[in-house]
Amino acid sequence: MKRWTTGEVAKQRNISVRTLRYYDQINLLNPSFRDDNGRRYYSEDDLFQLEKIIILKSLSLPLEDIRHVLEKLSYKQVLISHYNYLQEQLSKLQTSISNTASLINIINLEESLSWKHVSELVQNSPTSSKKWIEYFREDEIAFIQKAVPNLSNNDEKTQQYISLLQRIESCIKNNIKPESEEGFKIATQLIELSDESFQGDTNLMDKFWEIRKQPAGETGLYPISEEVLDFVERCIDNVTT
Amino acid sequence: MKRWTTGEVAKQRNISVRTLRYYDQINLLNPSFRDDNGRRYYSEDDLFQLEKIIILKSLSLPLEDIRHVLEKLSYKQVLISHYNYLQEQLSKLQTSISNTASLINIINLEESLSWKHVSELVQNSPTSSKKWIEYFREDEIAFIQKAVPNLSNNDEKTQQYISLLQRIESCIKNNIKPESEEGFKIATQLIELSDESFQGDTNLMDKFWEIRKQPAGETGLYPISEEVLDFVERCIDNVTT
DNA sequence: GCTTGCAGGTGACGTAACGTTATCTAATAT
DNA sequence: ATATTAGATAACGTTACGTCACCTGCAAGC
Repeated sequence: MKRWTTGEVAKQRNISVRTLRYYDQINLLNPSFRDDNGRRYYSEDDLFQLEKIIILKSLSLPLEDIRHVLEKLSYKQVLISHYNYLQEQLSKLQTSISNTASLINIINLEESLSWKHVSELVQNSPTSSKKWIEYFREDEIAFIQKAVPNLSNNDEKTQQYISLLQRIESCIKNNIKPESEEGFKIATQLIELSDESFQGDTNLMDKFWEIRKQPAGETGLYPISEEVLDFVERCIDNVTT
Repeated sequence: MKRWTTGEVAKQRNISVRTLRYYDQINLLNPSFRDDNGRRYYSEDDLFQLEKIIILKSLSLPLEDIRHVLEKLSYKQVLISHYNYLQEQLSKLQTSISNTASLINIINLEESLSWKHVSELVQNSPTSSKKWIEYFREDEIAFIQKAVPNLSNNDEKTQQYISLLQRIESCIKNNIKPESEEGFKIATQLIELSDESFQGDTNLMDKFWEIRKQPAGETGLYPISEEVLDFVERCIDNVTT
């Protein structure tokens, strides 16, 4: 009967020698043989057991629960409650991801963290209750949530909106007019993006932009300054007329 | 200037007193005042700092990184690499969830863990390479992956398929024929389910069932025994003719 | 005056699953 | 004879607190 040392098993199953020794220590997997020098030797059965452990680890199951499953101690219950636990983790993680994306996008827009804006936008905070929702019908809300970028996303469109906002801010800072060359470019790109987002539904688009112009406190949306909104309006007017 | 004790802050911000003491200990948030007895008193500024910490915690950001962000030490880089880290966690978690669902469904089908089936189905294992994919066109694959239940899901349809399989096994065990009352019920439910899954595309449905009949080793799908497949065919024949 | 209770405090240990030293030993290769 | 390799043990470090055990100061009730 063939036997394998720790190093061999580790290489073969792509885990560390330390891990094998640890599993021995907590009696999750004791090698069948030990020689006089204390060296561990794993049998074929041991390897099979290890494979089960590795499969169960791929469920992110804690070692203690793995032991229960292997010993067939109410393993169905263990797995079901583990499944529920994982679902909880998933929703936490999704919140973390969207909050992180929001923060990164805000930083891109502000160059330094404005905690007022952050706490308004991060879900966690009590002030963020997505008030803009009140202005739309249910089907419109579903559409906007899917199609229109939002700071908690990290997709291409969101990044394009952010870059346009940055360019506008830069124009304002450097006193470049909305009627200039750059203003023209910004307007055309903005129109294109907006068209893509709303997929041609100009009614909805107009409605959204109207609401966008209201004070941020009323809508719960990321605050865009008067100046920027003004710039947008003027450069778009300039292109469409 | 109002000051708050640990207990008051803890209640107000819904964290534990221990947490506040810990943040003091690691110098993440030191209260501005300490009285002669060592009691901590938090100022308004301290509370604001705490709010920032709580927001950053909602990103699942480690405390050490929170410190960096608060001290403005390359916070943008920190957040971006954290975002990438979270995305990795997300994909791991999703694997764990689908593997866990597979295991639970297999247990429901087998009453005791058959490690052969498990290791065939859990992604991690090298044998599972989704060979059934080879039999279909790309659009068909996309459709099947969305609409047709798969052991790594936990939706209603999957559960219904599993319960039907269990009923069939029970019929076979108890020598109940496919032409019986129960066989008739099973067949009608199976047809209904199948119709829902394939949304009326009977061509694709037939193709899928043909492939389902092949040995599991060829397809990489969960193995359904000859007996069960035979039962299915006979009871459906009985209903449709 | 004494007890009781409460709200605060300081250690110190426990957690999960190993990674990472540091140090030792036995066997093999040069 | 010596250098390298592969094995072993022991012990600390990691994260963000929870959970004791034990101590203090202060107010209320007896």
